[in-house]
Amino acid sequence: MQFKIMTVEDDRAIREMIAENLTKWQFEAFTTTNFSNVLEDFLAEKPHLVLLDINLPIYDGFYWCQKIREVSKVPILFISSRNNNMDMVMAMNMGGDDFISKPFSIEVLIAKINATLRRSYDYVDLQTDILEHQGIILNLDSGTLKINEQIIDLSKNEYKLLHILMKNHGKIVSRDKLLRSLWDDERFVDDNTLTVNINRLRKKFESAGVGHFIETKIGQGYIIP
Amino acid sequence: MQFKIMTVEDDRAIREMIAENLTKWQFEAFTTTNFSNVLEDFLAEKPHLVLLDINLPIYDGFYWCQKIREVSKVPILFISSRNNNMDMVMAMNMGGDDFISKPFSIEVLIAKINATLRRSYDYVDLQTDILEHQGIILNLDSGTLKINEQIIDLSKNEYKLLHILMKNHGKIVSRDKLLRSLWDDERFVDDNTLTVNINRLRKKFESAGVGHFIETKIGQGYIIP
DNA sequence: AATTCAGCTAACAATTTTGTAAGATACACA
DNA sequence: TGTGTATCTTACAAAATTGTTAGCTGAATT
Repeated sequence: MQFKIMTVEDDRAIREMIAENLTKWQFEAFTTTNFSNVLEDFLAEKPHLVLLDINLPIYDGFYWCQKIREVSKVPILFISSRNNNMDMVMAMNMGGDDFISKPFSIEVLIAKINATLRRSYDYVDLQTDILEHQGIILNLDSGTLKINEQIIDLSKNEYKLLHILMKNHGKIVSRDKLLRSLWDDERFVDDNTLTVNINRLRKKFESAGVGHFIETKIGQGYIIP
Repeated sequence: MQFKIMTVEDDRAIREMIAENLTKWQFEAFTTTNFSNVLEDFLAEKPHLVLLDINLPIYDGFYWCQKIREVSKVPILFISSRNNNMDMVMAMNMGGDDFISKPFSIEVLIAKINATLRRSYDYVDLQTDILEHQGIILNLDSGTLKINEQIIDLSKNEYKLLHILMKNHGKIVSRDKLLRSLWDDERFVDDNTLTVNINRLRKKFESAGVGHFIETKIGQGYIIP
């Protein structure tokens, strides 16, 4: 099931960041900047969930929450600029379903959205799980890789390696950790087997036109910067 | 990273339910029922996160939160029996990191725990992603299956099939949907190929001593009830 | 600059995975 | 109950994955 999410947020940078990430996570995202009549856009688009900033020009988020509640039980997730406890209580009393304070990480936002959707709709066909970094999308459902619209099939070893490295992007992952993650302690594999598997993974990236995704840190391990 | 979580909750059923689920989600769980000295157990175990019920015998959750705060900055997630806004504000003022009201879904609890851990510890090595149903655990990271402590390796097709069926447990998934999920439209595969792959998956369950996990609904598809 | 060692690459064989064919069952409906 | 169709099972060959070996490359250290 494809959920449609409406974002009401006046800070353009945040608005665009949210929309971009929602799309990335396979939601249908749309934003409104018609702050004098949010309800109009809501009724026109009928989203499955509303992300509502509290600080808005003209009327505030609480006002629009009330307006929406008059016509719909759609789940509403409030976004607050400051970590204000009164806001949080207010938001909940208003009929808000959850509350997130800026600054927030996209992972937390997505987790909250998924949790709220799961609670509000009886849906079992969960969102596609993905891991994204620099335009490279790892699909956890199918174990495939998407690089500028090309779908690349990964073997199980390749998938496991990339999964670990992408989860830890920005940090060096030691060869030892990778070895222990892919092969049980009991099972003895040659140290070079890891190198070969990294090599195979890199070749797939190269064949898709991506040069240096996985970097070697000699003596330390590998990193996706 | 393996996080240790301490649960302080007087309702035995809830306490055990939480502990069981924490373990399932790869946390190290321990509970205390020493309500006259929660701090003692806290100091002995040094957990990474505390789940603290507000209504407790002898002293309440707020008291223990203060006691813990005197010695530690460990993240504390409050559990409230009633959806009481004052409790929520109080909890936050006390130095609580998050707040969840009963009844809560395990998914939400886990999401909140993960979000809090992510905020509190600079860890990028996220929790293992799993899908669980009736004691059968599908590890999304490694593409393996865990059936009463046995680890069973799945091939890529077997993993994809099981993943879809487990995501949709309780619902019938049509053969057509499975076919389209596993094989691109362009790629023509025999209709029986799906049957064979289901058969192979079932054999792995049987070899682990599980009889009827995937049921056939003739003319409709397959279902994990 | 020479040396050393960590990591890279290519080639090979063993193993596993995969799709298909062919015949066997079992269910649904007349 | 009989018939047709959907699903199951087994066996087989093709294809992909995997671990190892052996030799190569390139960075770090002296």
